[in-house]
Amino acid sequence: MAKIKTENKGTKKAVIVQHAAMLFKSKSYSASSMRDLAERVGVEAPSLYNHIGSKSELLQSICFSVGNTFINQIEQIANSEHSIVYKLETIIRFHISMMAENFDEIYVANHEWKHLKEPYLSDFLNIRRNYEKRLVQLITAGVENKELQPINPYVAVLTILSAVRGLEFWQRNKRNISKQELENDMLTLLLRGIIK
Amino acid sequence: MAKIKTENKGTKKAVIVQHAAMLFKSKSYSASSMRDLAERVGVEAPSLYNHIGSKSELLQSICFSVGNTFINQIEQIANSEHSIVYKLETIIRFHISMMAENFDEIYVANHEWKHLKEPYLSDFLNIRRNYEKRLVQLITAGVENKELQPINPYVAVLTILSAVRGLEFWQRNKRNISKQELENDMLTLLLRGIIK
DNA sequence: TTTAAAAACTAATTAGCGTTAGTTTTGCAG
DNA sequence: CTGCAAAACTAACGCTAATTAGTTTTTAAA
Repeated sequence: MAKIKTENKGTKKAVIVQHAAMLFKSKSYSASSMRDLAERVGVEAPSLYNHIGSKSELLQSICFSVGNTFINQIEQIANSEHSIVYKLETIIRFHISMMAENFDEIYVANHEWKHLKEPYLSDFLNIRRNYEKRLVQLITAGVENKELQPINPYVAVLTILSAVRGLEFWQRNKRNISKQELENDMLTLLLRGIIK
Repeated sequence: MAKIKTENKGTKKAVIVQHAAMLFKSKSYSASSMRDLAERVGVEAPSLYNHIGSKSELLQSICFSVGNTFINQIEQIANSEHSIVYKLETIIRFHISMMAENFDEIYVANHEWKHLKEPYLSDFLNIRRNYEKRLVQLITAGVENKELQPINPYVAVLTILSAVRGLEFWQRNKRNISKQELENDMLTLLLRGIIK
């Protein structure tokens, strides 16, 4: 069968990981077989092992790539000099952009991390907790300086993160709503509420 | 091994379904084996088949039980005579209560419906679409009569449904936040926004 | 054109899966 | 107590999984 086609500068492992993300998204990690993946890549299953170590290594690559991207972004914005509301808005916009441009990997990181093996499972959960903690700090600061309403910061974080995760649904209806409209409406809803 | 213990009035199938919901939640449907389930129920795997038809029938029971519960509730509230805001508030409170009291089944219905087989998969998706449609109608009516801000109703529905789904996280931190506080904060956030 | 590494292939191993068949045990109605 | 249906058991079947071993083909530099 044909060789694995690599894009410019991309390693063959990267090609496999990208296909794995699509596959795991559509069938879930456990229900996806290496034979499924091989077929998508255009190769026999054992050939994959010339480029990767194991099935679970694929999941690790996906989850940590996503996790690190978000951690880097929030560190950068948290250390900047802006109002809390502006920072929140920037973070929400970043989530929306990532959802639009790296949907498969984000979906898998959000839904399939459970199947990571130790110690990767614990590492991943630490990254998540860390991210949530930074968001809580941000909102706590906003409540204290009266930029934000006096609500429980943990509830606010949970609600915002869940709302942006819900953009999964949007992916299926991309044609109906533009990214611009979506960003504006979601920011209105989360920041200013639905009641006039 | 011992017989399956049934609570008052519960069938043995119901006991198995409840254990299946807990198992599927913690390990996902595909990664759960009938031997895992049997162990939790306290019986050998083949004995389960005296009470159920198949593994996928368990998933069907869980998904449709949850789906029908929500459809019934929204029909009831939609046909009542209240303001749109009151109806929305009632629906959100219902989601929070369900999340508190039937967490395992809701989690499985939300995350594992993909593994339903046809025609159940299509039936389930129809129920979901129907529910979303009714919510969109409600919000559209609210925008028209000026109770709500002029945002895209589909985005609002998507955001609200995602936010209540995010209560999964709350389940792990029940001790930190009371249901009462959670309800109030989440309603504030979704209906009135985070900005003071 | 030779050669050696990279990367494909086929074949096979080991393990676990859902489920069925056939048999034994349990518990209640008579 | 007896008998019969319900529900448990053990054993096994047919599949499919991830992965390994061993071999051949491809690629590209010398």
